[in-house]
Amino acid sequence: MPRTATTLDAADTSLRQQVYASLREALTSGRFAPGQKVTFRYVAGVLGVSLTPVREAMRRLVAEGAFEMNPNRSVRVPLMTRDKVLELRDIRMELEGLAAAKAALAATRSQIAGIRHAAREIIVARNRGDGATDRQKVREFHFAVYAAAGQPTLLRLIEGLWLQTGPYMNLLYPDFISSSRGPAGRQRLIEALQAGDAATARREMENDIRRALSYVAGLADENGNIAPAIPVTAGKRRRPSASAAVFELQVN
Amino acid sequence: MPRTATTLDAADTSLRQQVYASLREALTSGRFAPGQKVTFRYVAGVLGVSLTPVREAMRRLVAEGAFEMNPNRSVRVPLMTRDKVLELRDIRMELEGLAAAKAALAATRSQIAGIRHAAREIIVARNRGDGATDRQKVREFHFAVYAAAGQPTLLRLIEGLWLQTGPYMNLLYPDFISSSRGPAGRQRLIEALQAGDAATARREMENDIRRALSYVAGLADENGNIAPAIPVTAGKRRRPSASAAVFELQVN
DNA sequence: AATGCATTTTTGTGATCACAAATCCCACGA
DNA sequence: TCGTGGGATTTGTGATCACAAAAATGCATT
Repeated sequence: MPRTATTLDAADTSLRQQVYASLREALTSGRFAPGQKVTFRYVAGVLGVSLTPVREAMRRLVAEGAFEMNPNRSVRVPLMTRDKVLELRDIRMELEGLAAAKAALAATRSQIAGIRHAAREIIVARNRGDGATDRQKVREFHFAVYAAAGQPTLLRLIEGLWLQTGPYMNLLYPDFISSSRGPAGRQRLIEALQAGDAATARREMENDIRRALSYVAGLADENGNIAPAIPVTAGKRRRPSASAAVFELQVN
Repeated sequence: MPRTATTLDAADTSLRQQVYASLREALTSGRFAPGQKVTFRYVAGVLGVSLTPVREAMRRLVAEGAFEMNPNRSVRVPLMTRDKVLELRDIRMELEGLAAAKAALAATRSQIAGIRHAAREIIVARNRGDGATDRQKVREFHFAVYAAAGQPTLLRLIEGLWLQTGPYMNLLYPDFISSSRGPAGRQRLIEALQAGDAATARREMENDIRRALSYVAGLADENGNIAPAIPVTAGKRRRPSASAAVFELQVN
């Protein structure tokens, strides 16, 4: 089942939570153009709710770094730069490396089975050339490892970091992926988890993140800016449908 | 000057920001009892504002882990446990160690001078037996190092972690402090920063955090719970004064 | 005195309104 | 052609209201 949220938000049915989830989904799947201004009233209109839950959801995303706020109090999708990618790379290597190490010490047999299953699904999607499923499964694989670490605060921090890098992971496809030694690394990671070898698990995780984000950093132009991966759903007009509303990709 | 906020919130004069700052200050100085229920209307009453800015400030603090929310939608101050302290210890060692390493590569001469100054002020406060100033200066010392790393996202993450451990750092006084080798460690850290020795800077920072938080974890009772350091300001009734309002310490 | 139940009060949620600051837009002049 | 100024519009902010869920309270019964 394709759950995107991983924290224990459990049964929060509040509108605010739904708005938060919608915006999060729209951000990670790249339905907002970086630099795009996103107004409260626009989001409220698209989702068919009032300003109140939108404000709270968007403020939270600002606090998490998924949106940023100009001094002149307007909310924008952050632009990605080489420096920011490199900063996120180093932070993620630390935290996700730590999570992998903890997972090696704490993972149960069934958790390891789940991780192994996700790894196989990556291969399947990749052999089919299905990039979207591939990315989804990569996410599931990683978070299966992090969940096995059993550290809730750590998990929440990592989710926040994925929210910031998410829109740019499309850039890994297809060039980086095809030349990648990802499957072998994941295999070594799984074996380390099973053997309880924390140091190896950490090293494999760090290597995976280093290679991917270093590649993305290399895509920066001469000003250090990184263009986002443009999704396919531009143009089409949609009317505000309550829950599963979709955002336009408008470049201003 | 005793600034507590460290991020570039610059000139955000919004009520929401003021409420956020007030609550943050109240939390870090331990004016709320862990487990205490904190209602929106109570905070709004104490600070003399409407619910709107209070809601947004408190939701942000919930997202940051400084408050937690029951499934029955009521906001409480989180209880600290041994497991949580140990998790925070390991995360902080990674991130603050990384920041120290980056600072060793990036700090300017004037930044190092500022760090050295803060270290001296710790000694002064400690010799006077002034615990409150001591803690404040320790905070300034650490964040002077982290600021020198020049990594804004990393800085923001570290601030969030300090917000969670903050109320419990009082527990280090006076026993841990007197038996501590802190000053010598800080001296070695400063020398590593000056020499551009990232590995040593990281190691010293990691050791500092490991020792402090391991000590706090050792204070847990048989159930794994850790009692907060109770501040001195209990009891007295106060009326809502607009900006510098103080919160009661009410234990329910 | 303890317990079960109904009523009252408290409390979070979402919508709406008023207002000021920021932004936009277009005519006007150099 | 390119600013430039000022009025109209947009947009974030904070207050207030209505409502439903949750918690507290009171009361009767055993």
